[in-house]
Parts: sequence; C-alpha cells; structure tokens
Amino acid sequence: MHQSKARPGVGQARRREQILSAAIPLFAANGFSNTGIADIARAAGVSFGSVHYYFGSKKALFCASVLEPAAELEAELAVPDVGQANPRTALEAMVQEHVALVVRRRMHLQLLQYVLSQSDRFPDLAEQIAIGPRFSERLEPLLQQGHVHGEVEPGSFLVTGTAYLAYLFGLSQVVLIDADSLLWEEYAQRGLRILGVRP
Amino acid sequence: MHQSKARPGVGQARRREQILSAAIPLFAANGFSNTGIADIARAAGVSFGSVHYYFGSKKALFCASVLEPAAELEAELAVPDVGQANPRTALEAMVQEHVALVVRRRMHLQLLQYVLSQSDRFPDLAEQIAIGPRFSERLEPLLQQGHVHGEVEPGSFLVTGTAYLAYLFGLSQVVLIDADSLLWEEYAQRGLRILGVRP
Amino acid sequence: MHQSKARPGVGQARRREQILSAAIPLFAANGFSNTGIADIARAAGVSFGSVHYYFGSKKALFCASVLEPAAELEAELAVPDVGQANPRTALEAMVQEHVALVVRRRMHLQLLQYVLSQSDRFPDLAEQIAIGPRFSERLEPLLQQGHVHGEVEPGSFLVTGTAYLAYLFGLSQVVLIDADSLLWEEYAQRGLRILGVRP
Amino acid sequence: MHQSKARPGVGQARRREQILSAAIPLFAANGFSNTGIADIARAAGVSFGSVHYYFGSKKALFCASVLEPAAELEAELAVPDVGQANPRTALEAMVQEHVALVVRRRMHLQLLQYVLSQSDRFPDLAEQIAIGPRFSERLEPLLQQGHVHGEVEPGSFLVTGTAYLAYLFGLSQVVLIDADSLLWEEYAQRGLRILGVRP
DNA sequence: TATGAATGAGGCTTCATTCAT
DNA sequence: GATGAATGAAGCCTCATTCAT
Repeated sequence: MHQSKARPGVGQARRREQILSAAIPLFAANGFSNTGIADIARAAGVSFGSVHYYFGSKKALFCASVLEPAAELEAELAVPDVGQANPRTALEAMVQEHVALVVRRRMHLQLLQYVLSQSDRFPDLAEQIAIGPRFSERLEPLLQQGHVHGEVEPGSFLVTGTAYLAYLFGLSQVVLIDADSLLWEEYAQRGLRILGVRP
Repeated sequence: MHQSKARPGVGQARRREQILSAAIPLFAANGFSNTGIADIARAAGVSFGSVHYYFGSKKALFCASVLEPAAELEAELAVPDVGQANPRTALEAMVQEHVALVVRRRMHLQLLQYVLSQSDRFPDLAEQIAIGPRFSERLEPLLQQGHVHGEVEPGSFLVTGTAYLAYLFGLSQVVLIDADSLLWEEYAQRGLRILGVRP
Repeated sequence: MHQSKARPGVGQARRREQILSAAIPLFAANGFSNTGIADIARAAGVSFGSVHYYFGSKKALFCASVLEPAAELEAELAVPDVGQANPRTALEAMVQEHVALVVRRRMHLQLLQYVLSQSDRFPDLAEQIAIGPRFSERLEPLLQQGHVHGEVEPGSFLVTGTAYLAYLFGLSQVVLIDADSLLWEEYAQRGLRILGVRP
Repeated sequence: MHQSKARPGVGQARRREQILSAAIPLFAANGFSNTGIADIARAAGVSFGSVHYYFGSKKALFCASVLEPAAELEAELAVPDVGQANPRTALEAMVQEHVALVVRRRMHLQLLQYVLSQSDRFPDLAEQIAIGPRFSERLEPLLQQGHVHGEVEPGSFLVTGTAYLAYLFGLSQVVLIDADSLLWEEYAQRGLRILGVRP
C-alpha cells in the first residue's frame, strides 16, 4: 500500500517514465516490430519483466510512446490569441516557433509519421493523433483577423490551416537538416506564404 | 503452376512482376517486419520458395518494392520545360498535376514515407529515394523564369522547391481524403502560394 | 485488509483457510500448472504475497489443497461396524451413502483423479491419497460376515473392496450427472452387485 | 509436390506419426501444461519447428494426442455380436478381454482420465471422448439376450453398461498393478458381477 | 524452375518467487 | 503480518531461410 516512505507513488511513476523515455527514441528509430522489449528494458536499465509490469504488453507501451509525444506536440503547436498583437507580427512569430518546433521535436514527429504511414495497422492511434482539424480550427480566427487587416489572402482558412500543417509535417521528412541551419529562416518564410501572409 | 515449357524469359519476368505487385501494397499497409513472405506469396499466387528464388531475401524484395514505385513517382513528378509556355500557366498546370499525383499514388507515397520515417533503419533506401534535391534543381529554372516575368516571388528557389515538395509529401499524411474531393483545387492553390506565384 | 491488531492466531488460521478454500476449486477445475497463484489470491481476497507467506510455495499449497479433501473424503467413506446390524441392510445403506458421496464430493474426487492420472508427476501425493488398501481392509470383515450369513458371494474380499472402490471412482468420470438424478438408486444397486450381495 | 521418390506422402505421414507417438506418453505422464513442445520434439527426434509445422499449435497436438488413442480404445472396447455364442460365454470372454485392455492400454486410459478430470478446461475434448453412451448401447442387446437366457439379472441395461464402464475406468486408477498379476482374473470376475451375470 | 518440408533464432508473454517496506 | 514491485527463467509461437527433390 505505502510506496517508499515519503513520496507516495513517485517511485513507480518515475519507473514508468524511465521506461517510456527509453522506448520513444527506439520506436522512433526502428519502428514497432523491429524494436524489442529487451532493447527497451536494457536502455531503461530495468528488467524486461518490469516493462510488462508497467505496461502490460508491447502494444500498450507503443501506444503510450506515441500518444504522449503527440499530446505534447499538439500542446506546443500553439496558436497566438487573436487580438493579442498585430496579426502579421503574431503569424510571423508563430511560424518561426513552429519551424523551430519541427527541428526540436524531429524525433517525435518521425514517430507520428511512422504511425500515420501505417494507419491501417494502427487505426486507433492514427485517429487519436490526427491533430489536423483541431489545429485548423484554432488557427482560423487568426487568419480571419489577418484578412480583415488586409494582411492575409482570402480562401478557406480551414484548408489553409491543414495545408500549413502538411507543410510542417513534410518538412521533417524531406529536408535533411542540421539544427543550426541558417535555412530555417527561409523555410519559415515559405510557411508564411502558405498561410497567405502578404510579403 | 508450371508455365508449360515455352516462353521461359517472359514467364520469369511476369512472375517477378507478379510477386512485386503483390508485395508493394502489403509492405505499404503493414510495414517491413509485419509483412510475411508467406503473405506475399499467397497474394501473388506463388509458393514462398519462389519469392526467394526471384529476390534472394526479404530485404531485397523490400528494396525492390520501394525503389520501383519511387522511380515511377519521381518520373511522374514532372516539371514543365522552361520556355514551353507562360511560366504562370505552366506552374499552375504543374501543381494541379502534382496534387492529383498525390491522390493517385497515395499508397506509394505511404511506402516512401514509411521508409523516410525510419531512415536510420533503412539508410541506403532513404538516401536513394531522397528526391528533394533533384526535384528542386529541375524546378529552379522555371521559378527563375517566373521571377523574371514578375510572376514569382524572389528567394532561394532551391529552398522553395524543397518546401513545395515537403508540402506535397505532408498532404498525403495530414489530409483525410477521398479522391473526388472538391478541395483539391484549393490545396493546389496553396501549393502555388509556396512556390511564390503571385495571385 | 488488516485484521486490526487483536486475535492474531485466529486471524491467521482463518486466512489460511480462506486461501485453501479458494485454491481447491481452482486446482480442481484447471489443474496445477494452469492455476496461477494470482488467481487464487484474487479468489481468496488476499494479496499473492500472502499466499507465499502462508504456504511457502505453489507446490506446497497444491499438496495441502489435495490432501485436505482426500482426508475428508476418506473419513466420509465410512464402513459400518460389523455386528451393528444385519450385514445386508448395513451394506445396502453403505452403498447408498457412498454413491451419494460421489455426487456430493464430485469436485474433490475430480481433484484426486487429476493427481492419480498423473501419478508420475506427483508421486508423493499419489501415494498418500491411495485409499484403496486401507478401505478394503476396513470393508473386509463386513463382507466376511455377510458371507457367513449367506448373503454375500465368496471370493477375495480385498479384491472385492478394491473393485468396489474402482467403481465409485469411475462413476464420477463416466456418468454425466445431475445431482437429483433418479438413476442413483440404480447405480447403488450395481455397487451392491460388485460387492457380491445376493439380490 | 512429390514426396521422396517412390512413396508419395509416406514421408510426411510418418513424421507426423513420429511426433504423435512421442507426444502421447509425455502428455499422459505430465499433463498438458507441464509437457513442453521442446520435450516432445526431442523425444521425437525432430526440431520443435517441425512440431508446429505438422500440428500448428500445442493445443492441436494435444487434441490429436488424445483423440487418436481414444478412437483406438473405443474400437478395441469391442462387444461380441448377439447370437454369436452362448451369452454367458460371450460375456465372460468379453470381460476378460476388457480387463486385459485396461492393463495393456493403461497409459492411454490415464490420458483420457486426465482430460475427463479437467473437463472444464478441455470441454470439446471431454465431449468427444465420452464413450459411455455409445458403449452402453452396443452392450445392451447382449445383456438383454443374456436375460432372456436366464443368465443375466434384470435392470436397466443402459445403466448396467455405464456402470460396467465406470468400473473399467476406475480400475486403472485405483489398482496399483503389474501386468502379470494373477489378480486380473479376479477383477474380471467382479466385472461379471456388475453386468449381473449369475455365478 | 519451382516447391515446400525442415530448421532454429528470436520475440512476446506468463508467472512463481524474492524481498524491501 | 502483509503487501506488491521487481525479477528472469521458461514457454509458445512466428517466420525467414535453406535445401533436397
């Protein structure tokens, strides 16, 4: 009943986190089938029995390894509040931030893309990480406001949002990058173009 | 089972093609590890011994299953010749065709994205199917010409090409689509924005 | 969970009994290997740690689960005292009681038969629950007396006792029964035949 | 397609038989869970891969290991044709043969009893090996004829048949025996008593 | 050419047991 | 006394590959 002396549940939560932290990069690099529970256990410094103790099955561990980064990613994929600042300035800052996010979270994006590229195999997961519609809805008002200010091209802003997200996702696959590349500024600028922000 | 004794060469090529045609959708749907040679053999209507006879190993079959569609895809990802027509018109037609290609070849794209999302696992393949640089180089002159005509925004055209390709790749993952969607027109229009084609 | 701090001895005995009561039907239904300690603990409403605390090992718990019902069964497999009554009447009553016992204790019999059917695997247990010889010896004098009274066929009464016991054991395996069946009367009558009780 | 040179299918059938022959005594001695596929493969002199190749799963192998002896046993549990001979003589010969069968096929009987003692775990198997009703029906006419001849006690002959079978089954569990025991004659005689054959 | 019987490495999972709390 | 986190041996099964025919 009691866990250690003073920190109830902390020890266990920590262990779970250890395993998850070890699992994510391995799944991202090798996919589901090619990543062994033994590999994960070794990387986490626990016995493979513990992996089953905490996650029950490889599939469950995989789901956790995908959903947690997905949630974090969606949280970081922020959209500035409307009226907070000048729309152009807000969008410019947002795109800069998003492109930086693609670089910073490249590994997690890879994992999501792995799942999406095999959505028949992981239908539940693929559905849960489909952040497209939610993101577009958040972005829509800002684009609308930009349009009112005469700084954003017209068009279906939902489509624009989805197209912009597609661009971000595609970047991480198509661009061979190092994190310090000076080109990111340029890629951010192309992102602004999709959004229809006038030069 | 026996192809009688006649047409030996033809029979062989046919059989190889049969196997490949069966393998591609299976690999695309289930990935490398989760697709069994027996599955492929069954789908192709041959014995699994034949699969090894024609391809030597599972890995080799997978490579062939990836490279062949990749080559076809790159071939279809055509760029109009410079000076063939008005740049704007040429680019508009090109983007339309490319977006249609994404829909038509969705399965093959999925397969490529599977490989790219696991480039550490398939480094050779990932390198061979990196069509980004080649595509950008083909596209550059056209954009340059468009710029000269005052119809295309300036900027590094290599970056623009890569960004455009990223958008195309991303589309197939982010957009939940049916082929007849009326939205494709809109998505093509967003592609033109990335290219910097002025409205 | 805690039994407060009072009545330590009583609580322990109770808990041990709880576990045993939960274990017996599970072992009877699923056998040794297919019954998990966790199943037993869950059924008993205790932690699986407690099972080890009280029984030391799974094997020990199994032994207890077999021996206790075996002892009870042997105790209930009573033989009337010689001279208590007319031998025929005594035997008739005895057989009735025994057949009823087979129905009542079907589950425990199943457990014994499980062990006997695998006597190579559980040699110690199989030996301890071999109630045949002891039972035959108890029965012998009664049959002898019956023979003297001219109501029982002659022959080795030890063999007769063993044969009768075999019949009882076999009944529980061969007869598909509901407890209220009217046929039990008939089966008891066949038991009398084995004993050589003249009609 | 072709198996070896001259004996089509023989090689494979042989291999299957090899495995089955190795599996039966192991299952009989150790039960289902405590018998490993590796043990069986070693005993059969094949790789454990072959066991799966021929039987698909451990459960399937177990079923085959139970059903085949069960069928043989039922076949050997013959009942003489009515009118072939004097009923008493026929029944006496039959019981002798059956008791000998119990000794000869002790191991197979053990296996059946193992399954019957765990009928909840193997419900399908338990149902298929319930030879009681079929046997009783075959025996009935002979008893009837014996009754007409005044050599067999009256009563429900179906019950009698079942009771007799129960006795045979029980014998193999209760009697600790060596095959040459002189007591078998006596046990056969007790079998005649159940059948109601007058002394 | 084409087949499929045979193999065994490797993977996931179960579960009895230990031990710190 | 009682618990359950942690372990790892052992089991079943999948499947790519080999090779005799």
